[in-house]
Parts: sequence; C-alpha cells; structure tokens
Amino acid sequence: MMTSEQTGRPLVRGPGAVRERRDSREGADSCSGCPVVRVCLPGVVPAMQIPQVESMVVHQRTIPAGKALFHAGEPFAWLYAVRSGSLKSTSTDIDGREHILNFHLPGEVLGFAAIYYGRHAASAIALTASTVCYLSFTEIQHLGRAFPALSLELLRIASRSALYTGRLTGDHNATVRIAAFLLSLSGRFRAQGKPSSEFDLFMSREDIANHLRLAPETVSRVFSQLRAQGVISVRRKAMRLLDEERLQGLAGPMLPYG
Amino acid sequence: MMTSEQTGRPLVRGPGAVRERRDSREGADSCSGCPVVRVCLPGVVPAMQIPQVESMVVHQRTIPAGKALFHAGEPFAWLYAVRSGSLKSTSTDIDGREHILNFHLPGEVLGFAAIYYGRHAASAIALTASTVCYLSFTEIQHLGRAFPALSLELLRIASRSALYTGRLTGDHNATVRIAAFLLSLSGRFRAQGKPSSEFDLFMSREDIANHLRLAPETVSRVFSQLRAQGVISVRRKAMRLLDEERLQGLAGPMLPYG
DNA sequence: CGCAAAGTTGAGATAGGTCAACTATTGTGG
DNA sequence: CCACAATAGTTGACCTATCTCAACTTTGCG
Repeated sequence: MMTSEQTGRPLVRGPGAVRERRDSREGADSCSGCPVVRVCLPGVVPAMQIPQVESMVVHQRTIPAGKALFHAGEPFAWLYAVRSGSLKSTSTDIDGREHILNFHLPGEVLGFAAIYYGRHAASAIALTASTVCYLSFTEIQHLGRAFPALSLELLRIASRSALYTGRLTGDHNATVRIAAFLLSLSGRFRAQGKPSSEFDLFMSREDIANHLRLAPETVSRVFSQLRAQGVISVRRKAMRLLDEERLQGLAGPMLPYG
Repeated sequence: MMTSEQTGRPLVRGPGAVRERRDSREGADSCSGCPVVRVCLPGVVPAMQIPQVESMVVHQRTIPAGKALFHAGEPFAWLYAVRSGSLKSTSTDIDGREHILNFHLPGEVLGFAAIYYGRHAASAIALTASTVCYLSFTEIQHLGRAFPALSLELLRIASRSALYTGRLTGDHNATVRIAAFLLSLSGRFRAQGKPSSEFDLFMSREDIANHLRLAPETVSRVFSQLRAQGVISVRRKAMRLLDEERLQGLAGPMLPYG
C-alpha cells in the first residue's frame, strides 16, 4: 500500500522525495538542508562530487510509528538509510507469527537481504516516527562505476549487519543474551554520538523478547534481577547501565567487535 | 601460519596460486582447466572479458581437512569461493568455546563479514579437503569499475548469506531447527546439481549441535525420532530424506526462500 | 475516570541440557 | 589380521532454565 509506488519503476523518485531534494540542494531548513548523502552515507562520496551524487541517488521520507517502510514480498528497488527514529525488521511466517530480525537506528542501512531474491524477505516497521533515505538500487549500481567507494561502502555495511546477526546467533541463556543486547544497543547509541549508558528502549518488552527468542516474562524477570544486582536501572523504557563492567562480564566473553 | 602469506601485501598473489593460474590459462588438466572465474563466480563476467579478469583476480589452493583457510583476527585481504569440499566458519570466544556460524559448500563465498573491520572475525576450517578460489579484495574493487556486475554479484552473495543467518536465528525448538537445517543443506546440494534427498552430512553431530545451539545428544535424539517417524533415514553420516513434504511441515511454515 | 495495553511477579509444566553408561566405528601397532 | 584404544554416536534418567498460565499492578489514553 504505502510502498506500492516504489515497486514498478526503478529509476523513479522515491515517494515524498521531491520536497526533500529541493531542500537539500538549496539548504532550505535546519539540517535537513545538509546534503542527504552526507547524512545518510557519511564519508562515502568525495566532498566535491557530492552535488552530482546528491541529485541522483537519494530521497527521503518520514514513516509514522507503527507504519511499514516496506513489506515482505514486495519487489526490491531501494536500500534505506535510517536518518532518525527507529525501526524493526520482521519476518512473518505463514502462521502469522512474526520474528524480529533486527532493530535499526539512525546511521544504519536496511534492505540488503532483499538483493539476492529481488524481493523483500522481511518487513520494516517504524517503532517511532522515522526519517529514512531512499537509495535507488539501480542508480547505486550506475553510480558505483563512477564512485567505487560507494559499492565498497555498501559492502562494508552489508558486512556489518552480517556480523551483528552472527553475534546474536551465538549465546545461550537469557541473562547473557539480554546483557549482550543491552551492550549492543549501547554501542549503537554511542556510534550515533548519543549517551550510551542512559538511553530509551525504543521497543516493547515483547519486541525484545521476540528478537532474543525469549518469553516477555523472562525479559521482565532478567531486568528485575539485573536491577536488584545494581547492574542496570530500568523503569518502563528508561534504561540506565550502572555497571557496564559487570554487564560485559554477564554478556560473557564476547569477541571485541560489534 | 598457513595464511600468513596473505596478510601483508594486498595486490600479491594468493599462496599456491601460480600453478593454478598457469593451469587455468592454458587449460592444462581436466576441468581445473576451465576459467576459474567461471567456476567460482559463474555468470558474473561477460564471456569475452573472462581472460582479462581471469589473469588478475583469481587464484586457488587446496586446504586439507581440519586445516584453516584463515583465522579470526587476521587482516582481511581476500574473499574465498569454495570450489570443492566443505568448510565451517567458527567464531571462538575468549573462553575458547567455539560457535559455528555457518557451513560452506561449493559455489558459496566466504569472508564478507570481515570487510567491515578489515579483519576476520571468524576462522574458516576445512571439514573435508577443499579447493578454494582466492579473490583479492583490492583487485575486486578495481575490477568493479570495469565490471559493475562483479560488485553487484558480491552484494547479491552477501545478501544471500544475510538471509540464511536471519533464517537460522528464527526458530525455536530442536525438531524445527533440525528439520530446517536438513532442508537448507538439501537445497544447497540441489544448487550444486547434486542429489538433494540423499547426501553426506559432511560435519559431525557435535558440529551440527553447535551450529544449531543444541546439545549433541539432542541432535541424536531428534534424528532417531525422525527416523522412527519415517521422515529420514540416517546412518552415521549418510542422510536420506524420505518424506520431504513432512520435513517441510516439521520445519514449520517458513518463508519460501533459502 | 475508567478501560486497554504493557509490564511485573508467582507457581507449575516441560523442552532440552547434563551426566553417565553403552554401542559402533575407525585407527594403530603387534 | 586381530586385539585394543580412541573417537563418535546413541540412549536413558534426572535436573534446571525457561515457558506457560494466571493474577495483579502500572501506565497511558480517550
């Protein structure tokens, strides 16, 4: 529905793109005036050529909380760079049970998994109102010729998400998984330049549980237990990491990346 | 050790590459005489330009069973395309406990996860003696300019592995995971043009268990149980899928890809 | 204010892990 | 070629972490 416009014509503009493009060229308002390339794919394109790329690849749009950026099954035409807000990608099985594959924060790119089959395998749902850059994959391919750094950066990004998923797959018990999850979030907030030991859980307990393959009750219990131990302080969605040292310990000896 | 030669100099040939390169140019023996590009990355490069690419990118080498293709922590310089045999990638935590992230069969490409940090996060160990093509990442980047299809294909491949990992992350109970694993193997054998309902488990029960986050005993039990139900027939490593319909049912309603 | 949704906490049920004994297979040296 | 040992796999009995069900509390919203 909302994303139906994206499907057919590969070289076409993204929905809602026109306004943003004009803004970004002319520096109209606040920092939506900054080149979108710089915001969405920082460091990828040499400063001098930004305008050229800017005018071709990137559009953006705002997704209200709870709405889908794209649905599983839709043809793949765009990659999406989160600019603000937060999303989850969920793969829904035929029974209708969803599984949350990942959460997405600003600076992260969605849609890679769709390249292979040319269709989205997962849906992306905004958890909070989110601004997302649309990157036409067709144009990305063309541009890749002129700016090899672009293709490379995309590979790097794809690589990063592979790493994350691999890491999640690993550990076993509830406490370990939750500790690791909190640290992962923390690191991703830090990557955004936001406070990393005091942040908002932008998803529900149920979503956390689903993502970590736990029951929501277990998430609650482990949170309570960690709170009792003075490792975290959590009230509703307000999470504070009080003893990251110990949290690291609980998360188990993990590889030093992620 | 074995891979130390790869580390330093990006544009350098892969170990053991010289012989193979000569072979592939001059069509010396059997089908190792075929252009390596065609074998390792079928369909990526237009037929006419194969020789050009061939002479630059690809080298190959044989890894004996049990030996490492690369180790976690090593600098990243190559992608690897499996030509024959089988490997596992394992990430070892500080305790020394390993976790098997994936198994790799001919036609599959390893090493993507290393692009992001420029170092391998996982080790790749040959389960059976394996022949592997080395693809210099530096040269890949250069060639990407001339052959955009190359970069694209790499993205597609990275995408595919993201899909697989995502899928593995999903399901919960032992039977489901094992059924899904068997079907995944089956599909990958089919992709090789090998029999897909009768194949050799090239890894130990322990490896399967590790990969699926189960106890080896559980794998045994589920195998026995599936055998009792007439769904599979398994003796030692010889696996036969007797009722793929039902196996699909057990694997749970999954998305139709993988 | 009151209802719906989200989260917490408790008690009992269970899938799968752990420990252990046993069997089958492979490899080794006499 | 045959013990014999080492390794891999199977099976059983028990135990524990987590799930399930359920009551209750808190928060948010019309």
